[in-house]
Amino acid sequence: MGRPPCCDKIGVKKGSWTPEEDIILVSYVQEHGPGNWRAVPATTGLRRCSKSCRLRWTNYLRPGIKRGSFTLQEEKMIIQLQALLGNKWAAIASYLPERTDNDIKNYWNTHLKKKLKKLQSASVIETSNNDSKSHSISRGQWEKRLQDNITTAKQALRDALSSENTAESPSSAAVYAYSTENIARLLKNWVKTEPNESKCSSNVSTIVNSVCSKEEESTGMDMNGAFESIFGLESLEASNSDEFSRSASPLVANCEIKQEENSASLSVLENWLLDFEMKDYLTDVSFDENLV
DNA sequence: AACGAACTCAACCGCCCCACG
DNA sequence: CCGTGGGGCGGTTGAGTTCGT
Repeated sequence: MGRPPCCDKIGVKKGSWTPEEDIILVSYVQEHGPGNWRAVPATTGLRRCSKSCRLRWTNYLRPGIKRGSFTLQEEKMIIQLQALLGNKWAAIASYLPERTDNDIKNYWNTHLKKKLKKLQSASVIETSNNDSKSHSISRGQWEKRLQDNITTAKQALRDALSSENTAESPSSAAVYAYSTENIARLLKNWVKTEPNESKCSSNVSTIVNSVCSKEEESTGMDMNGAFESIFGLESLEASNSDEFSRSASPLVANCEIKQEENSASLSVLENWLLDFEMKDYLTDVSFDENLV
């Protein structure tokens, strides 16, 4: 019964990948390109399942993967896309080209679910305080707007991707360079884990922490309160999204300093996501069975 | 310092989709 | 049209790490 396993389980190695295996895999992809994963173990001698090879490449070795903390802007995009698409992590990841579906899925499960639960409980309190004015637009109006926004976003994504393809289609050498960077990072960690090693997330963390602590100083909020304020819960009170964008923009701008150039071409889409009033999702759509 | 709890995230599992013969 | 196989995806696991007591 059922399908046979994708590869012969006997002799197939499992568990963490070693740098040597990574190098072999990257060399294979450099030579043959990604795809035909079934041929990888046979060709390279890697004692790994073809699926494992594909996963290792797409989630870790593939060029252009950004690691480290998610920015607030990325968090917002994930939350809004999750509300829009559900747990379609691959689809969500397509809007965040530097992040893998696995990363997004993990981040959602470990961070955002909890944060949204907090937001949810806060919004319930808020709603009970202002129950008569909680829904500013009707569902029909909201759906129409949603449809328009999806169309706009799709067009923006098409434009962004087509310009990337024409302007920046990387040569295989460039692809390999990206991958060797990944491996170099791996090797560095593998040979010796340096104390006080600077991590790529440190800048973002510093910014978030400083903003949160400033918020805390000025308002007397705790960290969660500060986060919720930055994150947009205040938009529950503020009547337009511009106010939210203003409150978040200095942080977002700082977080984006080191982002790669191609992210600029996605700005239209990102703006759409930022402009999309989260309030409506929070109250109308997102807090239901998806979050529990 | 030691220990257990909680958290993180890379990797695996199994189902589904789709191209192809 | 149907069966098969490869690739893709979402859910889950578990080893390693961090945190709290």
